[in-house]
Amino acid sequence: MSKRIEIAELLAQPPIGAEVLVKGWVRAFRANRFIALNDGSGFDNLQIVVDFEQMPEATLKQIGFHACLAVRGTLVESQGKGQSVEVMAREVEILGATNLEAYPLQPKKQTMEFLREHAHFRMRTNTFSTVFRLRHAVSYAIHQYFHERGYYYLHSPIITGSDAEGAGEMFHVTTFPPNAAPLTEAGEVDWKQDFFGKATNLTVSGQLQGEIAALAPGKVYTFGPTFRAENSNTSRHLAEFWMIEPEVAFCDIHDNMDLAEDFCKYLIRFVLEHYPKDIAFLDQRIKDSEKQMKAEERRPMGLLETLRFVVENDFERITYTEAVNLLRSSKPYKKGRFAYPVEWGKDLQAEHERWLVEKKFKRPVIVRDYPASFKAFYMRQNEDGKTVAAMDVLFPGIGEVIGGSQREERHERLLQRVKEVGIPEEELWWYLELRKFGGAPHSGFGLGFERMVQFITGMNNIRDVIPFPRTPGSAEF
RNA sequence: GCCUCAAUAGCUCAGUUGGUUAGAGCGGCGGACUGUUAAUCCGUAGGUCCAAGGUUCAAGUCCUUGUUGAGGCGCCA
Repeated sequence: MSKRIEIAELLAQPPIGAEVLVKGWVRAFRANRFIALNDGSGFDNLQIVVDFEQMPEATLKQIGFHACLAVRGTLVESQGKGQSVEVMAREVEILGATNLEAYPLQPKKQTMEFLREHAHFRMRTNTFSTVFRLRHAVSYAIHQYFHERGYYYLHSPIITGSDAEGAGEMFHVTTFPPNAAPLTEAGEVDWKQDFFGKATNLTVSGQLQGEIAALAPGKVYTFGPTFRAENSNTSRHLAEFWMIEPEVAFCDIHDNMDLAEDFCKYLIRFVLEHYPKDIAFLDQRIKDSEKQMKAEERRPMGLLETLRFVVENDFERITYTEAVNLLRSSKPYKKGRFAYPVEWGKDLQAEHERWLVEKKFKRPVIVRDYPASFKAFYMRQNEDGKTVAAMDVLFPGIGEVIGGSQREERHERLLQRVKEVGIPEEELWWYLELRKFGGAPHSGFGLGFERMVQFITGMNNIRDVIPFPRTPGSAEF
């Protein structure tokens, strides 16, 4: 009886009557007698019952909120409601006491903003331990989904030499001292003398390298960190986030949409099947927080209901042109309620996407065939000469979760677009060569990992679904 | 980058048209009670009212600038 048993294992098959050793942190200490202990192994706490009359006074005093304990005792059926078993403690050892006068966390509801400023403690709360358990679950499900379907996990580089990816502002990577970079005769920074012999950045996307692999292993996906130096201040953007980017040969835009929809549903179904307690907890948490809100401010559906709905119903699929026509005949358009114009050739704004998803179709929507003018150079030109085979998956509440396209596999067409956009050809020499030597039609997309976790957990702010958020002006922890 | 709002006890907040000594709940601490589930009851300590400057007889309250945070927009995933 000297080996510790994890609480999740103990609760799964309770060894009634046995002597057990458990270790964990105090989530609550009630009536000087009942400890709710959690060791991180699962959602449920284990109730420890101490006989305070037998317990040394000094030990009893130290059983405070979030103190770390080792408990030896007998597992018995619980006399009280709310839990089936409990441990009658024979011996409690304080592994790590907490000075409650100085400890910032309290056993009560605290704001997300406050907890964000104490990110080294926030995983100890029910909400964050649940969110991070689900974050793990979704990661695992992503690898499982692709592995089961014969995809290979491609490790695309974090440091890239190309700044032609076009996905946004980049963070520079250099070993030059900030104020002492060597200069060329023309007075510009001489990147040839830098570590890599050229200017380098943190990646904004693994897509271009993904395309290399799509033309050999054939079906690949990346899943790694991505960096954007955009000054984006919203609840849906991070400067450092994780992205999943499948890239598939012999796959057109329709196959790509099928993959995106099936993939999203798989991830949600996985969580619903394997983590029902966590989802139920978050569902209840949202309902509680909305109790004092006006009816129109509440979510139209609860979290659990929303997730089930997405899994059970087809995503709506429309073209950009159809979307524009629908928007122009919508009530808010006719009443002049949109702040931005709806015109063929202009990008859809968040308010337009929201109307399509939340008002018109009330489900995820995939919009495809956007005008080439505001889409990336690598997207495949459609036969109409105006649009490209791009697609965005829009989710209620958070908007764009996926952006993808069929890639332009025709060398001449791609080269023409590269020139139009003004990217130096030499930067993309290898990318262009893929089209000259054994090219193939192929497609792919990028899924924002944190946005998917945000959707699945119902968390309002993306900073609360990543352990250590990096946003403009903020890189603590 | 733009717009709006906010900042008062450890936390969440109240603080009237500018007016005497700054308020509550929770948490902490002390005590009581003991099968609790946000335990309960009694007592108690705890404040540079974000910062700097200004207006005024008088500023938590009004003005300016800054800082930090939140929400919205843009960029995107």
